[in-house]
Amino acid sequence: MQLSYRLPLPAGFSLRDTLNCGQCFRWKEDSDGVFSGFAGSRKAFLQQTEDLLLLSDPDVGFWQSYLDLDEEYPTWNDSFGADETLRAAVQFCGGIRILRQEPWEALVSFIISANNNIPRIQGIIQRLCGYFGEEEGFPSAERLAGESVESLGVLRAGFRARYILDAAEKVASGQVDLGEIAALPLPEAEAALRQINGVGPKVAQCALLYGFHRLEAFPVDTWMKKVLFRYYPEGFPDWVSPRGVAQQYLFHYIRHLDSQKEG
DNA sequence: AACCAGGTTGACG
DNA sequence: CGTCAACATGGT
Repeated sequence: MQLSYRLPLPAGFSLRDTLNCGQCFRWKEDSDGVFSGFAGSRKAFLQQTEDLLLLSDPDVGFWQSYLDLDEEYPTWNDSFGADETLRAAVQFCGGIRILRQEPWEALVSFIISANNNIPRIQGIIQRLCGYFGEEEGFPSAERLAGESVESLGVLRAGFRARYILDAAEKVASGQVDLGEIAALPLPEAEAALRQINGVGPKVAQCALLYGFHRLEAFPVDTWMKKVLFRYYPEGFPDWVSPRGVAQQYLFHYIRHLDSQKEG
């Protein structure tokens, strides 16, 4: 593995927080701070040194987009500062960027996330790619649509196996058209995704935020419920935008606070 | 041994 | 409309 290529990074960006904040499940960090993993079916090694990204893949343009380096996070982060809790979250992890993951991969990943924990989600996805993907890439809907609940048993995904299969069948058949969903207003996009068994409001919002880069999508999971109950009893402020980015900061922040045992 | 994990479903009031 | 157990699996 050689990190022969480089990409200049905007101030404040954090590769570690971006890849470890729970929005993706296929990156692993070794003891030297080198991340190895996949974006879709593209494998790479990444490492951040100050304001530079070192990478093993010559297609730096792809990674510039994947890591969302061209968006206006510094401006957004400043605006978030008007809220006390968000200001603390930005201070803690304002270097996170919302990855431009593939819609299908994000959809399946968050179907798997339901009532599950992150280490096990990672394991199931690893097996999914290892058993059914080409070169360990993420398997297509068409590929998975040819499987059965029984043959998906190797994933040890539990009750989610039939959800994965249902998603594969509906996407492969075109009943759920991911390309079409990308252009729909948020509520209609959510409704379209929820035709799939195992896709409720939270999973749909995750797919839209992480897979379709819809930065106004706002997934509310157990952690975000905690945040909303504790810091926003009057409701989450309407002026916050993009809400999905704020959500990601708050999610990572509250998990950190919880791991500190106090707060 | 219970309880929990980036929820969703179907049943029941 | 709201509540609630069940759902597979693996880790405390």
